Amino acid sequence: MSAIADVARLAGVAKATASRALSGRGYVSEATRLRVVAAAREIGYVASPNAASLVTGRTKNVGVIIPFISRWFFSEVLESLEQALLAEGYDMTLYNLPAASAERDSVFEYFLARKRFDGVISVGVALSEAEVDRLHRLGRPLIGIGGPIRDVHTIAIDDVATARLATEHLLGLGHVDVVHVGGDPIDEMDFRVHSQRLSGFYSAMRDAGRSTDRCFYPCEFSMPGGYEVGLSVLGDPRTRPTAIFAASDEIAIGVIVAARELGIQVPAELSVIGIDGHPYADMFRLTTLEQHPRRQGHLAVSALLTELARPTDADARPEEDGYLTVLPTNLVIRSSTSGPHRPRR
Amino acid sequence: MSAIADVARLAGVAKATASRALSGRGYVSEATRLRVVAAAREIGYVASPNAASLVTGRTKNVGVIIPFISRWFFSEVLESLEQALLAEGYDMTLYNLPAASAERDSVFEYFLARKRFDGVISVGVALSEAEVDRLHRLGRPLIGIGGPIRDVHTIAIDDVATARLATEHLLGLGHVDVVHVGGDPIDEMDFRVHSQRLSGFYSAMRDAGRSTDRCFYPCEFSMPGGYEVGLSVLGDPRTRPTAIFAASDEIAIGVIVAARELGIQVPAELSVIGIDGHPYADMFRLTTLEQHPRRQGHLAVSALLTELARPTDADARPEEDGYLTVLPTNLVIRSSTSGPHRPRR
DNA sequence: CTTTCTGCTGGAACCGGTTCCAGTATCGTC
DNA sequence: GACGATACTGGAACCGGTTCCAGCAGAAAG
Repeated sequence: MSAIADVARLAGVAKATASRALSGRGYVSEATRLRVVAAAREIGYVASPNAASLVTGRTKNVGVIIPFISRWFFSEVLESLEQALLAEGYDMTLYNLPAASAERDSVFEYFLARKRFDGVISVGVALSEAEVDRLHRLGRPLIGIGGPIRDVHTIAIDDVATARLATEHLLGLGHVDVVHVGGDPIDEMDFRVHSQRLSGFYSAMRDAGRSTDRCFYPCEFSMPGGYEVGLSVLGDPRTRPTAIFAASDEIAIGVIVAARELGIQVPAELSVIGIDGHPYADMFRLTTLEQHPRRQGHLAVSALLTELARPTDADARPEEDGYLTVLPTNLVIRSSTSGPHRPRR
Repeated sequence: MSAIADVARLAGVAKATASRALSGRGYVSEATRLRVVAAAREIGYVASPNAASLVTGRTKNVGVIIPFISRWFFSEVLESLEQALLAEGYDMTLYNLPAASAERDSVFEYFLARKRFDGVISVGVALSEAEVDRLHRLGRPLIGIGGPIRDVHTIAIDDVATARLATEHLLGLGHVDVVHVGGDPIDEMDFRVHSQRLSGFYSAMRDAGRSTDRCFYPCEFSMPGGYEVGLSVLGDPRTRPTAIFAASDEIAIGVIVAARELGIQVPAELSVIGIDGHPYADMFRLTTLEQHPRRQGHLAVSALLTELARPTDADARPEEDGYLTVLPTNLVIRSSTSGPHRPRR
């Protein structure tokens, strides 16, 4: 284990000088700098980050808390976060936050309390008031992705508006019996995603003068979830809707698979639209509103770096503005949507 | 920032005593222990892990290197690793290792060299000889998942045997024209997964006396990949096989979707089998060989903990045995496979 | 020729814990 | 009553860096 003292000895300088030479802070003559660097290379010296962060207080590490890893949106965000942080010399500690449980508490009380990071990025976690307080008390910059957190700069899409857009696309094609299949607001998995997409749907329907009775079917937020509900919603030809707005592409694809199994032509007999921009969308020719998780990840990292560069906490934040960065979604029309072909009563 | 010195002062003891009381190592009377704990709680003391690991050398952190995050197998493993580590009081630093590139080198030279972890788990990474050396030189325990690494305890399934089993299932049903759709061994993504599953297939075919000409179709290792190849392999009725062994469930599902679009009945006209135990398998009624990524993750963690508990590195390892833990896969028969119903020439 | 500034270097303190070692009190044993 | 073992406590060294401060050149300014 070579320490900086060894490097200093080999280079014939003091520890202080060696430290300055290697970190690049403070005065060091070019000649000695080269000597120190050479010595360091010779013995394969790598600075101990523990010792450094003990005195500087910065760890070059970012904590990420996230409720799921294996779902598309989350794994995409995670990958982009990791890339962006790596490029900036930060490594990433991952905290997979389960629903309310002893493990969840331990993340807050034990792991996060250790403060082994310079900042935290919270991805789509539904935080309780107490949890938000705890995060703030850590005294570290905090950035959110996927839904607003009190007093935290958050990167997100506008779920209400996006759901509204999706619904309006179907209504604009002339559909009357439009149905929404999505996550149940009761067991809100992360943010207000379920309820917000639902409310965007409802408001678009109301604005178009449509009834909102019996047109929401909750399902598990996955492809099998959409499939299952799809089978039951589409099973009865008499009550079958002509268009379905699914809260996610995976749900939408589940619905399409169900429709195909039931012999229902998409889009001739049924239009389906989703939200996400999932890589499978193309293969199922799914019309969707693309959000861009990787872009959200990159933005979150640069927002965090900005906060980290801010000289002191006491420094007034720039006018509370820019606190919610809303990213646009874009409509990609494929052939899962068209006007209703069946005559309606 | 409350330090242990503050706790000691408040409890009226020395730093040393406070440390012993809180860590539970060494003699402390019950009375003072309680006093110290109370004092610590009062001022909300949390030990600085940096300071602790500076002197003890252990970080209570485990590094995980992984080539993908968003693919099913990897995200499942990751989730299980995180859970298991958390339960043991370890947090997890994630290094998403891209294919050979400057970023990849930086992970080894910069991030891993910092040694901010007690051990490393490598998940399905194809490591070069030089990289394996570098990992060993870190002087930290190393566990592999998904493929053998030189001198490293690895948890894996037997890809050759599993592929053989899948193929034999199809052959056993009486299929003659059996085809394998899988990853291209040329751009091996992680371990020898592609080539091993291919060779298991070939050997089963040869053992059954079947020709192995023109019966392997490489594709991207994903559902769209399987779909695309499925369309082309199944497109021509004259050359269409009666059974397909797909290297993964996602590929298999892609093939099934392609078959359905082409109006080919599964399993009446085409049997399909996959490998994985993907959550979508049920909904597509896919026969598959289940591997259990979560179990692999848990085993890797306990193997790592065992290594960490080993007193010294100099200590002889237990006879090199148990160095490869091979996990069984189990056949789950659903209705994507059956005997060939079409008369054969 | 002094004074001041700038560039550079080394000694020492410090970050916040852990652990070694010495010292004391209590207890059981011969 | 002497002795050793056992339970407990505090002082001090230490882990491996960073940073403050003082000191000392040599150059520029007065």
